[in-house]
Amino acid sequence: MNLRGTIIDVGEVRSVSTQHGERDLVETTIRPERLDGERAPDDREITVTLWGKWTHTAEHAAAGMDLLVTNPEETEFRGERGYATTSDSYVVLEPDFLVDVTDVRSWVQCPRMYYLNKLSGVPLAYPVVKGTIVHEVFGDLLRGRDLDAAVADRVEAAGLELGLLGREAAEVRDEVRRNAAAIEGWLAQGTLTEEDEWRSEYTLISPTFGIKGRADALRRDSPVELKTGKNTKRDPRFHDKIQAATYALLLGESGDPPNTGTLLYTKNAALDRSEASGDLSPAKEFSVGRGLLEFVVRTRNEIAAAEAERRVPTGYEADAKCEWCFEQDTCMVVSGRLDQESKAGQVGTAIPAEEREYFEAFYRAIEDERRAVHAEYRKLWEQSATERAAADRALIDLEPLGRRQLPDGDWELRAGVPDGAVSKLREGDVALASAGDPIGGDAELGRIQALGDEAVVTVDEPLDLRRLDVYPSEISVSRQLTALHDALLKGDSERKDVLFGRREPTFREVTETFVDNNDAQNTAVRRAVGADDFALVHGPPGTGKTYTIAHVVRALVERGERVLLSAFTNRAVDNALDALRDQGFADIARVGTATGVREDMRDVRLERRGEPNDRAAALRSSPVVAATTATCGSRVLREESFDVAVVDEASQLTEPGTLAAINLVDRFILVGDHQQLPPVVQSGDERLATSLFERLHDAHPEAATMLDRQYRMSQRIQAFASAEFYDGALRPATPEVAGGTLDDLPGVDGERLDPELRQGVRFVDPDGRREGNANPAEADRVAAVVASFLDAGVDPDDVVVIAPFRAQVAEINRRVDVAVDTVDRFQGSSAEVVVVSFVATDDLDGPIFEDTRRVNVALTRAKKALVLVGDAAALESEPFYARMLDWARR
DNA sequence: CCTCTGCGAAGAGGA
Repeated sequence: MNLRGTIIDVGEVRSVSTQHGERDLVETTIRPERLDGERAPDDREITVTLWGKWTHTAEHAAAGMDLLVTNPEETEFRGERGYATTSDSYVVLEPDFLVDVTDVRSWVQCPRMYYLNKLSGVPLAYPVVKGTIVHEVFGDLLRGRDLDAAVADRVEAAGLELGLLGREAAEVRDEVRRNAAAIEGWLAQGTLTEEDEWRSEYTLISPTFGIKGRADALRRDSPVELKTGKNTKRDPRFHDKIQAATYALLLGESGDPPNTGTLLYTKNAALDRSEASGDLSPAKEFSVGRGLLEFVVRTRNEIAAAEAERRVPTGYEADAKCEWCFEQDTCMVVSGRLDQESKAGQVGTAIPAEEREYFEAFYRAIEDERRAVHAEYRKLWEQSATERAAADRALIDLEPLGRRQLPDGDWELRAGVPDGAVSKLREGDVALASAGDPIGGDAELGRIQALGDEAVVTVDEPLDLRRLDVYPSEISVSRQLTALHDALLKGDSERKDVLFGRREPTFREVTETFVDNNDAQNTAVRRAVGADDFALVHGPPGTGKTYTIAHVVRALVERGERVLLSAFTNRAVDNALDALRDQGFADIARVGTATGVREDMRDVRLERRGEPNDRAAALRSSPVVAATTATCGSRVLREESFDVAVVDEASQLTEPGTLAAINLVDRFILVGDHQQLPPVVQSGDERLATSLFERLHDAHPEAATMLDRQYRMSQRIQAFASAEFYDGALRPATPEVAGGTLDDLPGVDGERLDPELRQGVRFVDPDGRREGNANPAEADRVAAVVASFLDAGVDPDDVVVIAPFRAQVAEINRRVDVAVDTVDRFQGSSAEVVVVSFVATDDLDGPIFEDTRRVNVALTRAKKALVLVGDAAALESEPFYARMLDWARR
């Protein structure tokens, strides 16, 4: 049994005499979540006594933090019931904060190193890349692959990085082989090779201890950690031991933890006798006792407490010696730039106060987003009991259909998907595959290769595939943080002057004509080409943003500039490339994962696998490199530089997200529309939810060009959006666009269409009832409206239904055979006929209706016909929606 | 009360 609650008060450490002698204790008061298996009343407070070394955790605890005690004992003191730790107890602070195993390791080395790693990331460096390759080969050997084949394959797969680092494949293969030979030799020792005793790359997530990580391998259920460096001491390094011990702790979450751990220092075997004295055996086994595990938990608690209080470590917390530390320079620079106290000292001058304020506000906001990701992890275990609730972020009740081992040693699992199962999971996603329990049971991380009636997943180790869960990732959060670091601490001051409003952006005059039939587009290209600092292109729906982007990129390349083409989503990056190719330009390197890049762009995708020099040249010689902003923050692209960045969907990007791209360039062009949907921010932070595009647009309207001619909507359809969102400035580009009707579509007979639906814009009130986030009666009416369009000869591919909630999307999907999606997912697309279902009845309470930009997106998807289906009374209750009804009923 | 795209899956090392 575990006791868990929110801390109300933490007492002082005191020493008392017990039958075991003098012992320390701290009394804490908590508000328990549950007592005797029941939910505890909100005003119930109890005392929890933390004994012995757990007073260390108490010293880091503060009111407001969550506290968890495993196996407590019940106590009674003056009639008051309380709890205390026992010799079987662990005390966990802020268990919802998921600490990485490697974070425990670096914190033990020096808490400041933990902070620096998070802030500035691990750079592209040869020892790191080589280390990764050796680990992959280790996994291959455990899965029975031939050494030489594995080495050749893994080195080839890392071609791009090795090339960027100026390494030759043969040299790397030799070095990796020497390291791997040590592993092979060790594996070959007698009984150790029995297959069942080994597992490679094991993902562990602990709800109890608030720790997650991935063990290199398990041998007889005991963790084995591989290190590519050398260590000729008899004992493993302390922080390496801590890393392995943390895996041991996680393995003991259910049942007994293993009592040994092993560290494999592969470079030892590669060393010459003359190079080193001491213990050259690569494998070092050590015992994992209760005391070590408690130390791990106490350390983890220090991290969680520091994160909860947002304390910045100084380095004084550790007794590590700064003069031996590899991060000493970074440490001093960060301290100097941010005016932080640190044991290593400061160098350089501090950034201005306003920049520090900016840094701190965004640092905090990004860390809040990290907590939102942690909340996603929590759903893995909190919802596994209530399987219905898990339905949308997991596929359950899969029917295992078989497995086979692939040539590279991975396993391919197949399972039948139950009829009608819906989830967020999509092909190409990384997901947690399990036999039913994603936590604690048989579970493996894998990639979804195919998802239809059958799910196909590739994983490291085989299992019966019965369930697939969304696997949350902190990568995008981490990359925003490093982008923030790079922009403020490393970015040049001229750039920061314009970002912080200390200087106006300047432009060179360009008189060349780039687009001869659209003045705004032509001006936008001229301003983009002539920008010394940045330019903004404001592109309302249907105004030819992508086309304009292609012109901008071409014009820049013709001037000899190297261009980084980026956007928030893969889809927008590929659309821009499509337009660029349409204009006859194809010298492109598209950087991104194979599953992220659209099929027809794969031919220009930069393959990382290959001969190192060749791969590096492929990236560096490309005049145009295209990638999502998230990928711009990756280790490889962070090392590259360009003249200009052109960033699409910039209004959907957080500021740090935009920084990831513009950090790599001298000048930048942001393209977007702040009247459409803003960045998705789970924590709801205002500053994070405002894009850099919008902030710069407000601060420097003169740097923006609005594309004012739209090629999509009929006059009737665009009128409301133009008046409400674009000051009436948005107009149809041609008379044909303005007067577009369904009769223009081939095969459509206007006569057969319900006269009411010929209006271009219609409002229909089905008098439905909202039930949760769906409205079945409204869904019926939507289906009827869709049917009349189809009866009139409209191609089903030309009809789209949009609803605010996924629940209503599912409801409508059951009734029609046309595309149905949420507003948010349909941004960026359009269709001849659009039917919008508003769902709400009675009133419009709820965040989804508050942001009218969502309505702008919904209404501006339609080209020739738009039907609004909703409850008149509810819609009339808000002035904005009332104006919308007036327009629709006209 | 909601919307939801990214991400080499994490972690890889220097002495």
